[in-house]
Amino acid sequence: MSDAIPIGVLSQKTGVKVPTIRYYEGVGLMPEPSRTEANRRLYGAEAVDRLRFIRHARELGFEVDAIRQLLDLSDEPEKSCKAVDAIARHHLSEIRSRIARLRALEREVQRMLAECACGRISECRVIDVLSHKHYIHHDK
Amino acid sequence: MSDAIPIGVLSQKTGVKVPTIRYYEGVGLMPEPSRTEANRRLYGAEAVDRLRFIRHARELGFEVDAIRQLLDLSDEPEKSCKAVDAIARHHLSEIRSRIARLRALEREVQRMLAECACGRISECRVIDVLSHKHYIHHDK
DNA sequence: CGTACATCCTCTAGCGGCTAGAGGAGCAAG
DNA sequence: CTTGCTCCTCTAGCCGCTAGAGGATGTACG
Repeated sequence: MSDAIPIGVLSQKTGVKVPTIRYYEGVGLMPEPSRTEANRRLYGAEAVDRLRFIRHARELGFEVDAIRQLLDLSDEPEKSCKAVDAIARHHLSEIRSRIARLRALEREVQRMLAECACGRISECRVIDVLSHKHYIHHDK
Repeated sequence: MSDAIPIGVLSQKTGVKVPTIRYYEGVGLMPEPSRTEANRRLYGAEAVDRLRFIRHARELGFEVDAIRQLLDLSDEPEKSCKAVDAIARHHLSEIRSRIARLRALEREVQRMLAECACGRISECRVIDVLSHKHYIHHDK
């Protein structure tokens, strides 16, 4: 097994920056790798897979804590994947509520802008709305 | 002018928590107020207006830096409100790109979930996608 | 063999926008 | 006078990194 690679190569193979890899190690997403005599990290092929998994999950917006759980679950292939499903479903509903919130903001900012005739600041609807905010929508 | 109020009352009137008011002072959104002999902050009516303005803008998702600019602009009522408009428009496009990004995530997570037959983890599509991620959409 | 430059190491601090808590002073009511 | 509230300042923590200091090691070339 001469597949031992240093952190820089792992970084290139996975698209995860070197300090980020070390950060993941610090927060327990990546296990502590073996070291050379000169104290440099040496990774094997499993590290590449694991780190790619982490990157994909991060790209999909999963939090570090959720990823930890997903990684733990993926180490038990015989178990039911209900727990995995639950994590993903929870994440999906988080995404949806963030979208809903942003859409409410979008509507309000858009309305504010639409009403502004763009004359002087003293007549500006944007400033006016921010000053007085007659209508307030609170989602949830 | 016996309208001088302490920070707790200002907090109640505006719905902004006391530490947050002090934070806003620290980052220059709120000016340093006068003090009592015992070194306690004393606010006037302008502070209430200004803090409400800040709260409304924060509720609409404006960043502290943008709010600083909006506040500066609102102090010059004779000027054109084009700059105000530009800030709001920029913010709107930020909101929209965040929505777009989240919707892309929503679609991917949703698809992942839809494909999972929810059997064993070894066959789980969620874990599989995260491990291999065949399809990658990068929106800008 | 030296020397330049890349890569690695650890450690600390910063981003935004707060929030929480320590540890203390002051003030109003019973 | 003591209880309990508000207020003060200061520091540290949240998330998920990112940047930089300051140093050791590795590699390539003359």
